[in-house]
Amino acid sequence: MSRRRRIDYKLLLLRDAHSCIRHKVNIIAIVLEFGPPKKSNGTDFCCILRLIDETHYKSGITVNVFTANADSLPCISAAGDIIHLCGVTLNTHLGEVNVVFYKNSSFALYKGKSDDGDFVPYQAYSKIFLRDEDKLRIVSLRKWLVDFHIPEDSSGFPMLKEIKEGHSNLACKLEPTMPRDLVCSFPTVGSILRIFFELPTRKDHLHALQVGTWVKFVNIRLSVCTGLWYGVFNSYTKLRYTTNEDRHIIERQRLYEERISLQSGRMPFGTIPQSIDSLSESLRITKVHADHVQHFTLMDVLTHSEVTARFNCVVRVVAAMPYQAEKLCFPAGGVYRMKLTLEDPTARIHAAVVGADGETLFDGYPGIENVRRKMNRLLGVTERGDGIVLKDYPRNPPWVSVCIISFYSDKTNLWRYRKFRVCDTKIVGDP
DNA sequence: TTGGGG
Repeated sequence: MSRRRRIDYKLLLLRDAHSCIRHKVNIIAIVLEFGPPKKSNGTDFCCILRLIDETHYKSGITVNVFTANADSLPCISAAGDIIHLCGVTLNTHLGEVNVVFYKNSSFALYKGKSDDGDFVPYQAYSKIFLRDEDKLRIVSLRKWLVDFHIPEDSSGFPMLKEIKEGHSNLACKLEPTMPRDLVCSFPTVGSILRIFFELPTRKDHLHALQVGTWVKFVNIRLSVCTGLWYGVFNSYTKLRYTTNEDRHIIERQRLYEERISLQSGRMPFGTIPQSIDSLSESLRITKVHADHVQHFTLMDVLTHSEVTARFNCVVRVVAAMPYQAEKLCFPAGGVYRMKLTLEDPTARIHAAVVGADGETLFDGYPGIENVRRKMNRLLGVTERGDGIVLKDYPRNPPWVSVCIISFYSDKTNLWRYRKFRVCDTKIVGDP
């Protein structure tokens, strides 16, 4: 029996899959994409992979892996790794061939980038014997992966500044979340998209996401929440193999380097090339006391090495609290007191406008009607000629220059109590 | 069984 099995053993090239429908086969191939583990609608857990080899690399072939518990599912450490599948079944679905891994199948995972002689799997399910021909196959796939650039469909990977709501693919660099030391390792120029994980994610399933390296997400959900863009990594999202030599990545890296080398590189893209400095006076909404100094992005502000500092930024004022002129003009205590929500493509912050800074912003106390018009300009509220606000007209906050000062409100923890205020900024030139 | 370029 064992002798017979050895004779029967054959590795299937992916191009021949269509001729073996309903057969059990053995495959060694490269993991082009992999999704997160999830509960199936039956009794098992499931994980979906897409495989390629040198005979079938344009779209590849889907594998549905089912195991009784989540820990047994393949936990791919990087797209581009190699999977050895034994006793998997070929099926068709809507005219496409796919592979099903049932519980009596077995798999082993090998690093895609490794020495020729490295045949130690980093994960295996069920006993799997590695024959000489399997080793040769692994070596040749590793070589192919290095020498060959997988032709990438150029469509469907928008830049962050082009994204629309819904499902999309993204090619972007990955950055970590929150604590200050990590926030400081973010890039501070360009469009920054926060990505959240909708599923309970196991840490070891995210090994493939490495800080500072390029990553391709397939089918990530993009949505706007309270005016900010988010990516949502969900059960349909996959990570796709990519390299620094991929032409999408080369192009994006080039654009990024070009951008940071520009004088205006830290200005939001929407304001370039007609930068705030060159806007004609009539279009300018604010004037900052010390113009013509270096511009900072809001991420620069957040990641600045000192708690207290002063920054000139180009932002949109997306909200104000309060925003009604009558509340601003008769505030408790007789001084201005307002909180603004400022946004640029890199981040969003809240900044206060209090007392004398408010007097600078509104040019003293010019009366309810003037304050109302100034606020409408700042917030991008559309008015009719007679000053009546067009209610159903979408608000579109313009890009404005502001001066932001950072400070702390409590000495016990400077960074935790770091706050921002807008100062030396004046709303100018009524329309 | 389940899921499958959603």
